[in-house]
Formats: sequence, C-alpha cells, structure tokens
Amino acid sequence: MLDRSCIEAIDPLLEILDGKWTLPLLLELFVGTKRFGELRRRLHPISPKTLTDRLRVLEEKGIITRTQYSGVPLHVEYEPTERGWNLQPIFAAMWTWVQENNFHAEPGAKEMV
Amino acid sequence: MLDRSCIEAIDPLLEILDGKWTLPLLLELFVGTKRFGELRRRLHPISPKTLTDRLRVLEEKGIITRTQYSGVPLHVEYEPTERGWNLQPIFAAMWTWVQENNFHAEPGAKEMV
DNA sequence: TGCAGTAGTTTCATAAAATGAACCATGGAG
DNA sequence: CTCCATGGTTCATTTTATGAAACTACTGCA
Repeated sequence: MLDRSCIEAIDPLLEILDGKWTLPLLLELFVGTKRFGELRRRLHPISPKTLTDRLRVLEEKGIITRTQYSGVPLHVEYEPTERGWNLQPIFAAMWTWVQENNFHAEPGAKEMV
Repeated sequence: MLDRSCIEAIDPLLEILDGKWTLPLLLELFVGTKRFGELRRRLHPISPKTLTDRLRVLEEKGIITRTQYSGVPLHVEYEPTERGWNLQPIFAAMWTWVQENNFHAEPGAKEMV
C-alpha cells in the first residue's frame, strides 16, 4: 500500500501544510468559521503578516475561502472549503497516533514502547 | 470529534514532522530499511548535514532506530520503530486526500471542486 | 474634523533551516 | 603507507520563515 509513488504523490500536500502555523490555523478553522481578528487572538503570538501569508496560500490552494461582508466596520470570515474539510481524516489520524503512542510528554522519559 | 483540545494534543507530533525533509525521509524508510548513503541518493539533493540532523531527531523521538553492523566498510541501517510504523495511517490519509481531491496538479486550473 | 473598529499592508530586522564544500575516522586490500 | 568505501562532521553561507512596528483603507458617528 505504501510504495515509492506515494512519496511523490503527497508532495503537493506537504507544500500546502508547510509552515509553523499552517496546521494550527487549519485546526482553528475546523473548530469553526473565524474572522481575522479572532484567528489572531487564538493563534497568539502569530504576527499579522504571517497570518495573512498563510491565509492567502491556503485560499490560493483552494483549502479555505475568504468571504467579505459589506458593512462597517469591515467584516471578513474564513472557513474551509469542501476540499479543506476533506483534510480532517489526516488530523484525526494524527490525533489517534498521539493517543496511542504515549506522546503526551517527552519520549523515553517514563514509558517504554 | 475535532475540538480545540485536538490542537494542543497534536503539537508534539507537528514538532516531529517538522522540516522540509522529514516526511520524505520517513516515507523512504517505510518503503524499506535503508543505509545512510542510499537515503542520501534517494533524497538527492539533500545535504549530508541535514540528513544527519533529521535522522538524529527522529531517532531521539523514538520514531526510527539506527543499527550499526560491525565489519568493513562501516555499515549502518535505519528503520522505523513500532511507534514509527504507527505513523503510516497518517500518510495513508494524506495519500487518500491527494487522490480524492484532484491534487495531482495545481488547483483551480482545470478542475472545479 | 477626527476618532473608533476591523482588516489588513509595508518595511525592515531577526531567527531558523538548509546548503555546499571540504574534511575526518575506520580498517582491510594492494 | 596509500587507496577505497561508508558514514559521517565542521564551518561558512544562503535561503526561508517569522517577527515587530508602523502605517493604510473604509465609513458611520459625535
């Protein structure tokens, strides 16, 4: 099931998920649609520049959408696209791994695999 | 299933998987046990320093093992631990996503989600 | 006129990661 | 006693990512 072709296949996905803040940001949007300011608070201490950069990349790759509501003050919401939601099983698999491999703390300290 | 606690939970895993070469490296080891030189060729153009760095981190985190065989020339093999093998579902989920979301090429070019 | 609130952008500096070239260690073969 | 192969290390440099601070744009309201 896991052969060499897999390596090249997932390369574009690795590009999407690259960067210190990308996964935490996506997780925030999976929890619920959010505005720029709220993301900034939740992901503190992310800088607005980095947040903008990441949002733009994810939008460009079709993982999230940016919706601007007219009205004042300015109001913008970000949420995952369907393609973005489809990433959930990946995070679920990560969560499962952490739970099942005693990775809450540093390895080799208390437990032995 | 996916709530805020998930975000903090997977943080240590994100640290493990961090770095440009970590996932390709792990995939190579999933395909089969390999020696330093072969990894270097397979992951070309990785630098030996980066390869060593990544291998050491993964070893330290209990994801792979380094086995040195006596004999000349020097012979060292790297392979995933059980904990390492358990990461496979994550890659499987990535592979599935790529297949099911038309992500072989750039998005928005030809296909619409 | 000017302040408030949201959502950024711009510029410059710093930190982290990766690179490239050269070098070191081991030990048997020639 | 030099060469070869493997498996690295060292160090200077470049590239990439992140960060901090200041600034912009919009517009209703006092």
